[in-house]
Amino acid sequence: MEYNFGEIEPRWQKRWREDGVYHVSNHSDKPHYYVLDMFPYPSGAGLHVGHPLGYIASDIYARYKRLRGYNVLHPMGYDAYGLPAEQYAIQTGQHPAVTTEQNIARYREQLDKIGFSFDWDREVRTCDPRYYRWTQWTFLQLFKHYYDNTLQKAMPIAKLEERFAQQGTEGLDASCTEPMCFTAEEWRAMGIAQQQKVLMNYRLAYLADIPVNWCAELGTVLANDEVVGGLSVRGGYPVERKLMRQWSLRITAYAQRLVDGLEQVDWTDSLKEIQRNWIGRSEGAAVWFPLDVPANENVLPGAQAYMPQFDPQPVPSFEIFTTRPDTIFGVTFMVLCPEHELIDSITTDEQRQQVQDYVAWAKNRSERERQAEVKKVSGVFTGAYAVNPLTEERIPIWVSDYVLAGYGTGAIMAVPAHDSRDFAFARHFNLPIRQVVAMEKDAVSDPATWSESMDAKTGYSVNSGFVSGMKVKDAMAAVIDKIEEMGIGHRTVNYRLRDAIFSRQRYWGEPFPMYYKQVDSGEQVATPIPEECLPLELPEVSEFKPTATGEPPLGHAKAWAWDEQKRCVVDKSLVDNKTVFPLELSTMPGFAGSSGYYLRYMDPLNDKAYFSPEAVGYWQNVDLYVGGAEHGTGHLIYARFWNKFLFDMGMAVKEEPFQRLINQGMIQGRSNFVYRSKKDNNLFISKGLIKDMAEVTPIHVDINIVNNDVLDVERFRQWRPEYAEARFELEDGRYVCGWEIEKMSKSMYNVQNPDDLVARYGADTLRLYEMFLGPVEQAKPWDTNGIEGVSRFLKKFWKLYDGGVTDDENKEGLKILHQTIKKITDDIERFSFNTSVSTFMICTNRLGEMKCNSRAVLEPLVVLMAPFAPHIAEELWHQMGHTTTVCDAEWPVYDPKYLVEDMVKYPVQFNGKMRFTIELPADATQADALKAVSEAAEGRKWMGDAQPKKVIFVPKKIINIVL
RNA sequence: GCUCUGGUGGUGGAAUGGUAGACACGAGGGACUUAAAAUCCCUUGCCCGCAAGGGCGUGUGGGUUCAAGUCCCACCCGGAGUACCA
Repeated sequence: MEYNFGEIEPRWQKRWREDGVYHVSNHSDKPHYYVLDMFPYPSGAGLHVGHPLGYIASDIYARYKRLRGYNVLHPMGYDAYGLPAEQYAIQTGQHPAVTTEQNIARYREQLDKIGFSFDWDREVRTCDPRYYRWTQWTFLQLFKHYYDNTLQKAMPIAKLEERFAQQGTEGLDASCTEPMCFTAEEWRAMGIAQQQKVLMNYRLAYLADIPVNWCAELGTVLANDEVVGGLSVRGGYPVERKLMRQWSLRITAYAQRLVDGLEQVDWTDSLKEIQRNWIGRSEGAAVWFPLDVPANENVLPGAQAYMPQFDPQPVPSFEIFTTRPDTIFGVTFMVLCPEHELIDSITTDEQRQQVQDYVAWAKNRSERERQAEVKKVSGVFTGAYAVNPLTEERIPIWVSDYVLAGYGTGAIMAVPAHDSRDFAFARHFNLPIRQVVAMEKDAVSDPATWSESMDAKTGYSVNSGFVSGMKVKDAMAAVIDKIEEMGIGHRTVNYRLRDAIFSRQRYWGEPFPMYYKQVDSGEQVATPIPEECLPLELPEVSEFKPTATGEPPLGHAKAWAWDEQKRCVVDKSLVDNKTVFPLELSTMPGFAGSSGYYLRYMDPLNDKAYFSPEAVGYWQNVDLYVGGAEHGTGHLIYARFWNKFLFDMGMAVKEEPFQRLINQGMIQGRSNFVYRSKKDNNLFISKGLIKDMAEVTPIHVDINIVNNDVLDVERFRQWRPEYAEARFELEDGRYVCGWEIEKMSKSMYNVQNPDDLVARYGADTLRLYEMFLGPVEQAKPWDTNGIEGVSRFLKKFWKLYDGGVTDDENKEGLKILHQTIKKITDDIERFSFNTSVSTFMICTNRLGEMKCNSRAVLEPLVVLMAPFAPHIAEELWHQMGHTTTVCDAEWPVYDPKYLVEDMVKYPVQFNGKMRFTIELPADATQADALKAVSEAAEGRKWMGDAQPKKVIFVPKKIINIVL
């Protein structure tokens, strides 16, 4: 019988679905294992061959774990909220829910054809109210909690209120936006609105004014990459930097735990490194520099905020952050960021105009421009001076935008000799440069002769008072100790990580379950709707664009106000600010829904809770997560934060959500080209015949009409009617195309759709081929040139079973089988699926050669194949007389008795060769080695008549024998 | 700039420090066939040689080792992340 995948595959897919073969229960005596894929955004283009790569790998692993006796959770769903559907809606008026539904249906159809073992009963969609109810719920919990740095834990905001009422901010160490200081009496004296404002400063989800790129013409906030030269990329409208009220998540509160948690997870070093860099922890010191102002002038706006709390002496000063406290003797100037609030009060009258001009200029510069002109040095002197607390020198204070407002305190001590940016600034403005670190204690030179600064944290301190001669590391510690002793600073840690802006002026996202309640003072207070009223469903709107007044699209919704008494959404016209209030108009960003979806899969139908304690108690966390590394600084940070918060709440049972993580590499496109002669527009020259590339124009050609780089000329004529009459200069009767690796995209005609390949070769071939392409983690171009080989292999594999199986003994076959079991098992654990496929090919060829049809060999082999090629395995399993599914078979166990035993220490290489090592005494000779080999050979029946082909003898008691 | 990755035939890629190039594609030759497709067999890193055989080979240069694609040092090239983060 022929191997007819077209008949076998749909038949088994149907059976599996009808019998619920992949349904997973939360109750089992078996050990649990959770294999998760990053769920896709269902785009209009459908799946291309890059998407299933990771899904196939994880499916193999999930099936393997199941065969090894685990209860495996392997779910799938859709990240269904997102921009493309909304943009499509703006253009066509088609509701995003409709497009999303269609795209999901298409994705599902494509996924089903590949034969995955997903439990579709657990599907989640982020746009489903039954799901986003819990996204909103989590947001409310974030709103209702603050982060206690002493306990290193999120705590209910009610505890904070209690504390304020009893002792004010006394002894409080909590994450906040602005440091605050007040007494219990002051707290009690505040009005409701004022108290809420204070609490907002501590909440983990908070509303704050944040600078954004605002484009009035487009009526929306733009990301930095959507703005060039102060104009919007689309339309070229002016963009301004504007402070806007935005919801943010205080993810920075978790910065240290996000760093620490990386120690506990089994991720690649490179991904951990990406996260560490993103969080950007740096240790250093905060130091207060006093201002050099007349003694009586101690009231300076801006300066007060920087007074050391523990220093009663009323000297106006400001705080800087440095990672190099050891270089404090080399400070020759100070720099404030243009946004610094001290600038106004310290600038001298002579400098005032210049400073104001500079600040205004810097303010109007877009983030983009600023980043593009990093090399250009700019700045201005304020006329004011600070005092170096250790040397008591007067130091000029400058303003420059190379100091960023968002990092540290927005002020630095500049040490031009040992910081390249300070160095460039000093050179540009002719400021002094003083060496305070040298590679050797006496290696001091004139910095005027330097071409660059010495930034390395190695060597010795020089010209540095009491730390001179110390190693840099010791000097750092000594300076910090001194500063702490003097009460003018302390050790501290800074992070590069910023809080996550959580508002989007978009329609197609989760609505915030918040309304704006007017209090007696007339101020609006952000107020959560009651938890039991969730979900707050996304309202219908007349238009998906922003409103004429610049409100987000939800401004078009009629029914979008909250009635406190009826506890429901009512028409906007009923807003009276007494019992009916306006609802929030922004929606949540894409990462909101994807931050906790893995937990919902554990208990997807629960309508009482996000997930039950029993479900999470059973599954714990994700054992294996497969997805792209491009999410390293986005989703994977947010999800870890989300999980840690739920852990603090006592809901998640593991602090880290994803124990092991595999990054599948991107599949790039492989474009094909034809070459048109520049002299003759109707002449195409085969690649090998081109003498000079300058004579031809390469033109993209659809990869679907090219086979192994050979062009199907007839189909080309049909595809491009304008070339119907074109002539082709052929080599060996064929037109050979050129190729190049590019992004997979429609415009380059290099998109490969998996359905076409499934129709042509079958799902099992596609699965094996995607694995055979190369290591899962590696980025690689898609290329169908080798798929024939895999297809041929499956036909041969089928043929092994074609005559039926017998109960014959086959010692040689068992040997091959057990080699295969060992290799495949090792490969799967290492996620090395490309070598697994090779192993199957070798095994099949060898069993085919010996015409092995022994059941004892062929039956376990089918089980080995089941994770990789489930359809053909299932079919053969049943043909061998089984009535249960191969998914519930038992993974065969490697038995070394069929290979090498006792004194012989393997590895055995499975290439039709064997190599093993025999240990000999240290003083053994070549003759001893040969003797040992023949003894070993004699004692081994499994060696048969084989004689060693080559014996490599080396001193030190080891010989290698090659058979 | 910094961090992380990788560099092996015509191609994709194999090699717990132990025969480098498994397996597959492509290419060349052959069998079967009226013919083609399909299938099967042989050859295929480079150089010298009719051959047996010999020499050279994992980006470059050093080193450790009986033995290095693999470990160490320096450099060159590609890919990714990040970027006035003090």
